[in-house]
Amino acid sequence: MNTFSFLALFPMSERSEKRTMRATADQVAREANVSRVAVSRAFNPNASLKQEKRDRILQIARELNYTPDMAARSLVTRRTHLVGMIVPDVCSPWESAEIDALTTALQAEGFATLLFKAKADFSMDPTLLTYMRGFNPDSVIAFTENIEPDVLSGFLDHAVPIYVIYDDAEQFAGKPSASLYDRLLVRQSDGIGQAVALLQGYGVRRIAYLAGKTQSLANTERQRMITKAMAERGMEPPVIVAGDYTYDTAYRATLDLFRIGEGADAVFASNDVGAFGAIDALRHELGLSVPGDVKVVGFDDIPQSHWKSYNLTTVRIDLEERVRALVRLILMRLKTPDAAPLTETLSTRLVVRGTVG
Amino acid sequence: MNTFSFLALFPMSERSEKRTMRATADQVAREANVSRVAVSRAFNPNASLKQEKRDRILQIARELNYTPDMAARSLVTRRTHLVGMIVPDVCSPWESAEIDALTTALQAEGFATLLFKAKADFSMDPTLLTYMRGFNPDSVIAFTENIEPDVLSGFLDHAVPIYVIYDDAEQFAGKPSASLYDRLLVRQSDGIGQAVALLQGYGVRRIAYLAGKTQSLANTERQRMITKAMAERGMEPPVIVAGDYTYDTAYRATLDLFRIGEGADAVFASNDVGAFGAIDALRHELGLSVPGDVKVVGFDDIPQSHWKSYNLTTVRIDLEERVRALVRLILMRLKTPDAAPLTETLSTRLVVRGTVG
DNA sequence: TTGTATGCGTTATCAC
DNA sequence: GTGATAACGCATACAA
Repeated sequence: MNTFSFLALFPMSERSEKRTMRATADQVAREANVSRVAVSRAFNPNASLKQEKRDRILQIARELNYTPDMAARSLVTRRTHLVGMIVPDVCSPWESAEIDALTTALQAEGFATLLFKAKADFSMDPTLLTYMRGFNPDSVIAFTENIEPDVLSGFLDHAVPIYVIYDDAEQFAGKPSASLYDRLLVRQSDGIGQAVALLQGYGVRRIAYLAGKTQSLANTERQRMITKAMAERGMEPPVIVAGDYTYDTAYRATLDLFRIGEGADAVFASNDVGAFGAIDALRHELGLSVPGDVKVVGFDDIPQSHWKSYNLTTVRIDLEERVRALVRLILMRLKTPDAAPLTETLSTRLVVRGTVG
Repeated sequence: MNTFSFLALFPMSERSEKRTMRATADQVAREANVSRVAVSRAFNPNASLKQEKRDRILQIARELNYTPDMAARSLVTRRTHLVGMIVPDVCSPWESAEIDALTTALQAEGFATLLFKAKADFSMDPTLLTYMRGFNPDSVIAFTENIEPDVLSGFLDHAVPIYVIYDDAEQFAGKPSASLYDRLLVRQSDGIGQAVALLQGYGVRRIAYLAGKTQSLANTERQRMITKAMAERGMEPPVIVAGDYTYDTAYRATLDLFRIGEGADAVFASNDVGAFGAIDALRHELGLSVPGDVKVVGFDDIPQSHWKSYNLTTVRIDLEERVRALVRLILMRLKTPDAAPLTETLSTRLVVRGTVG
């Protein structure tokens, strides 16, 4: 798409006369014949200030192109209005969509997103954390799963984790002070149960689970829930195929499964992108029909899943709902740090399209 | 994919004893028996400080979990080490890849990405700019095309734009003070010329250009270059089909082109995602073969383009190269604001896959 | 090489 | 409701 047209810089060079362009509160105060404090109050809705005076100050501020300096403000308020996001792979469809939604929601609440790129292998670079710490984000969202909250908490002062847990809250009771923290419970089993039922309804007996990254908690729980759902329906445990959430790995793994391994009646992928890889391997290299010969189910329901070439039947996680819940938790904890731990719950459901039938 | 596992917050509540956890330069100084300034110097490689002393300070800083406060630092240095990015749609494959690469490259240079979401209709919200201004980013990258650099420059003090221009540098000579600014010249015509030649070689006579957003400069230039390349080869001008870079619009537009309009021998899409929409419409709804009945060419070469369902022949813009050039320009201008304007050039080339043949 | 004094732009505290 | 003053945490100029 190649959309962006230009970049703008702030050289702050000597030639540019700082003080004429960038107005300060003092200048606004002088111009409006009020104290510097009055200007500060004018920009703080809660502060008491005569309405007429506030209006005049705001008007003059606009004329002088004045904006309060967040850095200076944060120095004294101890609030940066920055939310750090640590992401290993911004390009991934699900993650980029989540970044998008989170940024939109947080921006509406007055927070800006501070984006950091983590190593591709999901290892948490201590340097990165130190670097980020310098910016003092009010909150941090980590898109990685192989780091224990306690590790991050140790690096970031006063960090209070929000656990994202899956399906079975009790399972996580053993975690250190688990119940002390806020939690987002994702009921993956809801959609997974529907998917397994649908597959069985179409005569599927052997399901292969195309796994995601092994460190991923979401992945191991998906696998567990699929196995459970199948057992409840009297089916044999799924064949587990190693994967890492990427298209290319899914493609090759599917090839191996059907050429070297014993194949399957259906492939349940740990995410949609993996499902795409499986579908393409089945159709374009193995010469099999989807859903005729093999059924495929994905997980996430990213926008690409409705593209006609795939038209994927998948377990949907409602992104908007998920982000709303997360932002609710963040803001709650930010505003009332001492409130009792809260648990938000998120359901999933099967979206039936064309890869099962 | 649903990867992230938890969030960490900084409540900064009263109960948390700020001063014990968050070490300050003074505390490190006291602990190391040096002055506060020495600590500052220890963290600034250029400052002169006895090596042994620096090591000791750094060691103690590590023990105390001390990191310099960027906000306080920026207050005096006038440098925030923040690069603002204004993006209308983070989920778009090309843009998310570009954000990823830019963030990685800038992070290596000590800059953090400050992400802002613009309105979907690409209109530049003045509130957003004011909001962003408060954070004083050292540089701003805008992923929108319908805003004149001068507008943004007016909002942000001392903003010096970097124009991204296309194919024909002279064409932009008329812009206000165009030659005063740094520029990235993208030679779209290179890859476009190759694509048109290939299409003609396979007997294509009528090409439809599936346009992108009309405000997009890249789009209008692509259209112009395709028309030019076709004229040079004695071909009739392309049929112009309206689009907006999205899959759904491309899908419907292709349907209209072949059902209501007169069809075409080939569809040249303004981006890869649009090409996917065209391919799916042709194959799955119009019952046509690609490349048998209709050839399709895209633009960008996003990762999805090699997915077997599409296997798209496309004009590649080297993302890494593009980002390197941009970062080079940014850093150059940041370090030496008064240097002479620079122009970086970027070529494009055709990647031949399976949708032409 | 090192330390002292000053200032960056803002808000919180306390008077009035 | 309003204004003076003191922080916030750091880097810079200058003096030693």
